[in-house]
Amino acid sequence: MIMDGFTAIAEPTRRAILDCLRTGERDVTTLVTELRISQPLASKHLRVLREAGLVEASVRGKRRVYRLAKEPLPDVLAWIGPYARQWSIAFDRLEHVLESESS
Amino acid sequence: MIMDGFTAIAEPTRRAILDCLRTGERDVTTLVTELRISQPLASKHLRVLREAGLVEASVRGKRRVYRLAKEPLPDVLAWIGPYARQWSIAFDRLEHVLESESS
DNA sequence: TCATAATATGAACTATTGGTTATATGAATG
DNA sequence: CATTCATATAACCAATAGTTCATATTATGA
Repeated sequence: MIMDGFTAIAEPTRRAILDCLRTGERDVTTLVTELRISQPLASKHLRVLREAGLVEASVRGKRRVYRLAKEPLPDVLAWIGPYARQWSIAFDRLEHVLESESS
Repeated sequence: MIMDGFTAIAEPTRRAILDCLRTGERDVTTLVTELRISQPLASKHLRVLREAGLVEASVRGKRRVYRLAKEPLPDVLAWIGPYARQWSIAFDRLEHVLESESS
């Protein structure tokens, strides 16, 4: 299986899982009820996200608690940078401003 | 077919096409030779990118010249923003700096 | 207008993916 | 221990995606 970040976030349900986890960690059952998906489907998507390094899990009792990885999506962010005109503009402006400040 | 931005950039060859077009417009034949793919495959991927709004084409003689759309990937950029920690940090800093400057 | 160059499209094939149901695993609890 | 709860996995199916080869389309130039 083993998917890259791009393929991992191409699936709407997986994006929904990530968005959900962005507000805090969740166990599988919580995700299942919040996203209204079947439990096996959740487990499958979570496995993909885990293998792609986007989420991490820890075993807490019989629950498995998932959370976002600290630096998720490095490949996607690196690739998409040049296409984020607004963002690169913000970067450039920031650099300029900080430069002229320090002088 | 009609794919969204996420699915469009999930395919490595399509990302390669976009990266290629980032340095300037190209006709199909040029893309074919630069990326070493078959011509029908190029046309198919270009169609996907066109329908997803990532590239535009203009007919120039018997050539079809493709270029990046002006604001490509709005959906992806919007979704990924909150995950781009470094970038949001840059944004925040920029806001602060500009604020304290104007006062 | 005929031949050719550039691109798009269609048909067919294969691989992969997202989804289901059923079952296995493994911890907690009575 | 036996049961139940939480999660993962297996087997399978339908839909879709990527690829190739062959053919259609369209514009150009002789």
